[in-house]
Amino acid sequence: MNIPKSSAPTIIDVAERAGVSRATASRAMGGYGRISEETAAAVRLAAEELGYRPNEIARAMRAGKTKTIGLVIIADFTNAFFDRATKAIVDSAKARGYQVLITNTDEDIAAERLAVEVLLEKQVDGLIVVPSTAVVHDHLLPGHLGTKPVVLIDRTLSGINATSVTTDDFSGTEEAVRNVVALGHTRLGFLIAAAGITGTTTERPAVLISSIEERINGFLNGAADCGVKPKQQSWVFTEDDPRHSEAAVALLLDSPKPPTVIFTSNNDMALAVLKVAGNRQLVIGKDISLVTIDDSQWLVAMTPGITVVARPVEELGLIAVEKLIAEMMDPSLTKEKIVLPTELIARGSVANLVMYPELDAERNR
Amino acid sequence: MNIPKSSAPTIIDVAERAGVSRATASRAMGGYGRISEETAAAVRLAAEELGYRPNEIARAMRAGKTKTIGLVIIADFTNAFFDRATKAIVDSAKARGYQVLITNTDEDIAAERLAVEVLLEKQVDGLIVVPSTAVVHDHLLPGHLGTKPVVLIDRTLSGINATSVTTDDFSGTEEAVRNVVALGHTRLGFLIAAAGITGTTTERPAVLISSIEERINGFLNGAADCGVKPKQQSWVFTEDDPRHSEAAVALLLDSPKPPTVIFTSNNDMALAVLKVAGNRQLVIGKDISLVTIDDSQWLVAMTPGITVVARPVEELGLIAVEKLIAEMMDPSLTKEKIVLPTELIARGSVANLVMYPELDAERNR
DNA sequence: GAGATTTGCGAGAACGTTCTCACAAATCTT
DNA sequence: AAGATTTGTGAGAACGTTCTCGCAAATCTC
Repeated sequence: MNIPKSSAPTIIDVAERAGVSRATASRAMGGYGRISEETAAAVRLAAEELGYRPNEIARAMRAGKTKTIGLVIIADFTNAFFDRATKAIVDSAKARGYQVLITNTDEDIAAERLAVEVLLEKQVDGLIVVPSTAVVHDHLLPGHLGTKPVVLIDRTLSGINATSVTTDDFSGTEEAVRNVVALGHTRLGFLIAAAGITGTTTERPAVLISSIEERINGFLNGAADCGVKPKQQSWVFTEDDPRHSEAAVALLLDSPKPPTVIFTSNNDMALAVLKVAGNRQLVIGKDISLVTIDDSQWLVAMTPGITVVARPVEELGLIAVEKLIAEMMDPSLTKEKIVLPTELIARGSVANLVMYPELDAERNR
Repeated sequence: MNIPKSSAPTIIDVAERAGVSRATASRAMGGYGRISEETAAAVRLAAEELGYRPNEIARAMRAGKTKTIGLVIIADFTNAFFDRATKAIVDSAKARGYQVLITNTDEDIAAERLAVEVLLEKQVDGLIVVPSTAVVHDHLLPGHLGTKPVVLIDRTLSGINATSVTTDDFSGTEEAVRNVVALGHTRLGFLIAAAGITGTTTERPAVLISSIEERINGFLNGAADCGVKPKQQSWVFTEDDPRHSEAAVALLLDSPKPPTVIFTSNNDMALAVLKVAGNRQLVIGKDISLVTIDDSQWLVAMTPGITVVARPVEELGLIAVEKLIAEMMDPSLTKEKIVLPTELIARGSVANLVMYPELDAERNR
């Protein structure tokens, strides 16, 4: 009887060693049903001695639940959203007894499709998705997902009745515009990374993911409110890639009436501004001002610190997990569109042209 | 017969619809065994019509393999390693047909223990671990892991016969020291984040994780080689936390003979140097020089760019996945200690004191 | 054209759980 | 002390696969 088993001990091995049936051993380990404390102790001892580890796959099979959440996310270039969101989701899920299966789509819809499929085959109990596309695709629709709930984060999709957790980028951007105008800026640039674009263009693409749409609308609304004319605005849309985004920055800076402040739609773009400014010996917060979105430690450590529309990414991840689990428990729950507030954190990257009007070289001509 | 099934269709439903047995349906879907092309087509059609999706949990149960890798990682503050490694591992695993279950330990050994346990219960086929501890713990030993292989990344552990993939931080740091000394620096500071320390101290802790150990030894070796006396070196060990690390930077800068260059053991520390320097109006690359480890887009976008010992994190993740899968296939494979080369990327954050000796205020007194 | 081989398919077991049910023994009723 | 209840236990099914057999029909051999 002391032939060492080659494979991991099962509940049957535990039962045999404790001299009870499979059912009793299971009851002892699971702590349910009627069982005497005496036998329960004996079973626990046997399990301990054997180094028994319950097989969650078998459990999942029986229960029809895996206690696993699938995460479909975009690992972007600077990872400003990816890393914080991933960590928040993993930690929140763990706190609720769930594990996270993670897949990266690199903003590719085919990869996203496949990822959803694989995750579903792996029987995840629910999905958290950063949709990489602006228009609805069937792979996220109930018909395809069966009974598995999905929570969208960072971006919404119209035409789908799913819970989403996003941030109020409209108000965030609007507030940033107001703030900048109050500091005396009159010529505003906006550098936008958009999927599906090749190279660089000043034409607004037909479809944009919802969060970018919000930022643009917030910008427009804020500008209109503050009396900034379209002529005083310069727009560039670019592929999210260092070469093109740096070219886009050059485009903004080399225009006849260059903006005094550049808004960037993500931190890849902010990076491009920083690089080009550095190359041209332009000092941030003096020669050129910068406002970006999504805070990070780097943005505060720079000199000057970069003014930013901060989004509560950790909270967003936490809420996504909570809502998803709630929907797993009760599929009849009404789907919500949750929008979290952003916060403008003013640092030194926006020049005060009211106090130092001489910084606006253009206006002084 | 057209009562819509409430739960997802199984292979049995497919078999019924195609009018064949379970076994035949399975053969058709799996593409193995003897089966006529005719029936195979009929089964595929039935599966298609039903929207059949194979249940990987059931498959895993039967096969004893889940095609899943468990990742136990540390989501650090700046995430300089976490995000790149995670992405690389997830992508590499996907390319090989594996999914990744991810857990975060926050550098806590108890959390790591639990994470390993949970992952093992979920029947992952193997583990990739960033060990959060410097001394071996039994939870990573074969006795505890059973037949499941583990690959250590970023850090090694002595006393354990496991494959590890790390970087040559010894040579990397040594090279950085040489480079800095060649630029005329004679007083070198080293700011080190170490787990288990409370607050700030100049005493070297008894145990340090291997990568930090390497960096320290590389520094010492380089310094000795270049004739930099211990008196010309200042060391601070600190808790990895903004408050303490900033205090540690102050400690370095306020010493009677402050270093002209600070080496930092990770990017949280580099951040601390940047912040304190900014607050004190000290210009990086002029008033104080900085060399850190692990490249990131931020480090190149800053002005000046930060000189860095770059580690091939993506390659490290890829190799870890490859080696792990190889060991899953063949458990008798000999365990390797793989050490990848680092690369010194010189940017503008180290002042050239040979060309501009006046920048060393101290020496000029 | 009778035996040997190949081909195609189905029955049933197995993976490791948990849970329902049945049933004997122990304890409680009055 | 006889019936009613409670308590503890085990047998067996089920979850959805895959795979090993066995067997009949079809095809090949000479």
